Amino acid sequence: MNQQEITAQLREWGVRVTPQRLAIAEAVINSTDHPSVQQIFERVRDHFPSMTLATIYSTLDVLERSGLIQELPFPQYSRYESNLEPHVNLVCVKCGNVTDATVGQEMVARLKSQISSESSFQVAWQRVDFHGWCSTCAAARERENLSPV
Amino acid sequence: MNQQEITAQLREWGVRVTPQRLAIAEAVINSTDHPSVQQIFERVRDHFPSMTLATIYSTLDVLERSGLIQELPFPQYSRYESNLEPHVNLVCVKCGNVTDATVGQEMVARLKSQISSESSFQVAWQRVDFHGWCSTCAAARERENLSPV
DNA sequence: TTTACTGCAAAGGGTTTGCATGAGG
DNA sequence: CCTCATGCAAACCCTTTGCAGTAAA
Repeated sequence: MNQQEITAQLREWGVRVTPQRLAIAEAVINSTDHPSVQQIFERVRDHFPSMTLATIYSTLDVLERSGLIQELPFPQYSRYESNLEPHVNLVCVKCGNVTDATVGQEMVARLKSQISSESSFQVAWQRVDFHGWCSTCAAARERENLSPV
Repeated sequence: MNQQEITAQLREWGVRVTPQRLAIAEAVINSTDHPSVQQIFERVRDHFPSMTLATIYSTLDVLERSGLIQELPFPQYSRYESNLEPHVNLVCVKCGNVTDATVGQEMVARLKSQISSESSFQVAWQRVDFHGWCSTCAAARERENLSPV
């Protein structure tokens, strides 16, 4: 998603398009690592040294209500998601990294259809997280088990 | 799950079994509404008037590490889940109620199998939330749309 | 008896709010 | 030009921590 599309989406919701908002939106939308508020802050600070966290929070709120991103609450702080299509997030319990799974999209979409058709709940959006060990941390754990200290 | 099973599970993890812990565990496990810390506090306070939130937080931490419950972070505060089997949570964006869906368990289980077999991620547990309007709030919204103020 | 838990109070830290200045439309 | 957004600081509130007394095993 480029600046023009983001601008159009924001205008549609009647909110002003500022350079700060565009920078924050791009930082989230053009990322795949589900960044936290702090991470977004650090990535935008280069271009806007005077920006504060209050602007980040305010803008993320606008972006969510404009349908561009979704907040993903985690125990310590929230992360932000730009992939609103049905998919699976893989959350590593060791390193904390969050990635989109490359498989499972179709089944999540079918699950969404099932909930919509077989229950009286009107689905708007979904969050599917699988928690466990990413390949890197799983390999490290394997080594520790083979050669304990 | 009754007190004896909870006691056995806690002993297995080498933690002491106190009346407070049993009461908190039962308040979460024998509930279906995914209670918050405050709600658990209110439900246990009748039997333990001197209990403080610190004990609730400490005990929920123990229960989670003992594999009895799971924390579900939400934007304002966490809720707690006792159904660790693959299933779908329905989160109402209007009233905030969280319920377990009566359908979709099998598909979540199949999704879990797919992730385990077709990716290098080692799944430990999952959280599947569908956000939208529960039947009550959907009906209310329908009425508002038909007869706007 | 030993060790860990409870209860109380204070601190911590991510998030929100109020307000004056400044910029978008 | 009017309204809304930004930036700064302070407040908020959920959660965590430290410690003395107390109960589990």
